[in-house]
Amino acid sequence: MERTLSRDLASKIGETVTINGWLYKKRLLGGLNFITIRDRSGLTQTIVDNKDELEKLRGLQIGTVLALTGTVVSDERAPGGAELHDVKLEVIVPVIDESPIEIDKPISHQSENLDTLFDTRVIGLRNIQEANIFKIQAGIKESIRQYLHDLEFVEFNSPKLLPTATEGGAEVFKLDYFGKEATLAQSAQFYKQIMVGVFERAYEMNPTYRAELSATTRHMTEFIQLDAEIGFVDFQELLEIVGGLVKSVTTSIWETHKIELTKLNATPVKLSENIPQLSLSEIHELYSKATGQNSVGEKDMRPDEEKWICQYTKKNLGSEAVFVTKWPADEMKFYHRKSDENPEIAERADLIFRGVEITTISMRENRYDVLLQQLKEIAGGDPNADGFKYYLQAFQYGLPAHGGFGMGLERLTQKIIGLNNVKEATLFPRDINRLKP
RNA sequence: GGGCUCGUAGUGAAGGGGUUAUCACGCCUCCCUGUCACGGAGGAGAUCGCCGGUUCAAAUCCGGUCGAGCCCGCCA
Repeated sequence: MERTLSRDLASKIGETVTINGWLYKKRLLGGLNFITIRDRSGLTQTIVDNKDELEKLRGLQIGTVLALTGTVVSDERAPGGAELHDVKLEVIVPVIDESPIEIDKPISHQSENLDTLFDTRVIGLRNIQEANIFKIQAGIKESIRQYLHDLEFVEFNSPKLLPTATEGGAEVFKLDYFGKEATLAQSAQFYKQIMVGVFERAYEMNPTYRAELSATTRHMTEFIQLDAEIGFVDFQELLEIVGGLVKSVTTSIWETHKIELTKLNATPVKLSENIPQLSLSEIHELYSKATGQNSVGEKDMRPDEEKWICQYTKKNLGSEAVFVTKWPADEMKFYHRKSDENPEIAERADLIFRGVEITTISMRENRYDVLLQQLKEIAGGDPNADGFKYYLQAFQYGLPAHGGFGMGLERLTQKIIGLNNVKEATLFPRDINRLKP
């Protein structure tokens, strides 16, 4: 018999249908037995009153794959207003081993229990709340693509196996590549700039690898990064595009995934018409004055400061996100562009959202000779090395003023939902201690 | 990498030198016709992370080790 999905049950009152899915919950009351089955569209409650049918489930555990055939009955006592009666039950894949984790109720996300959460991930993801996190994440990706597509960005995929080259900053993973040394891409930086020469506006969303010994709630060794790059822009236009992206995504995800977000106790995102821009030194002053801590003169923001400034802008400027601008040029990467007006400042901004840095934005140095000089002076790089040579060709043969940004997908998901640890927004997290499952 | 904290049935927790290690969920058996964190009765399941020390006696105290979490540095 043709398969019916859980969500379509209420529209088939009186019909005989078959639901295929996983055994989710047994509530056996004796003469009246509720069997809940899960499929991709949700849950269906069925009533098995025939003893022989019920006996087929003896010894079978949550996760057993079933086909349940019965009559759809309208009943306001049933979740969703409809349920299956007079059920015939067929066991398709029996499961006899007890589940390592209960999945019919929310799984503990206490930080002390995250290890169990991830160890049992294969099964735990079947929990509807867990799956909702990743439905939302998929919706966020879709929304990002929609926004960028509307602005005529073209999606590409760049290689993650690279010749050795350090762009400065993050540590890279090295690996043996048929006797040569290769590295795993720590960003799509060079390729997205190269693609400006091809598409003008280009982006990718792909895994990114960082060999940093960071053990925090916001770091992983592998994560998904949105890498976007835009030609023929100036710094303010770039910030408008990023601001528009965050506003568009946080708005549309609440339109498309309101049920999932509400069940996860997420709160709608509050952003002002234009996302506020505050300079790093302004923030240091505000923070130092308000908290008594002294961060004035520091070249980066403290994690606590990132949390504080978002509370400040939410309260005073009506925005849970803020652009941090005017970063010191002596801390910049070699491909960043210095401000024309003030060479002490790099044309860079970080977007802090709900207390965590989710994006770094910068204008790139597109003048070939200046870039060569910065490569040598800042990164100590050899322009003839394979890792830089081909990147530089893009400039040698003409790149316009351009800039771009990198945005961590898991951090964005984490903050939209309100999870404590970025790993909770990651299917199978990879960090300094975890390489499985 | 530095600092702090924590390892007790499958899961989540309580206990904190003394003879049978406590509770909840899950699992097994039975009862139950409107459950939806169903309810009730009974049962199985833990050499208290591992190694060593102190002690008449260690899950408990001490040392080491392994594992985990949080914070910092760094970043998405």
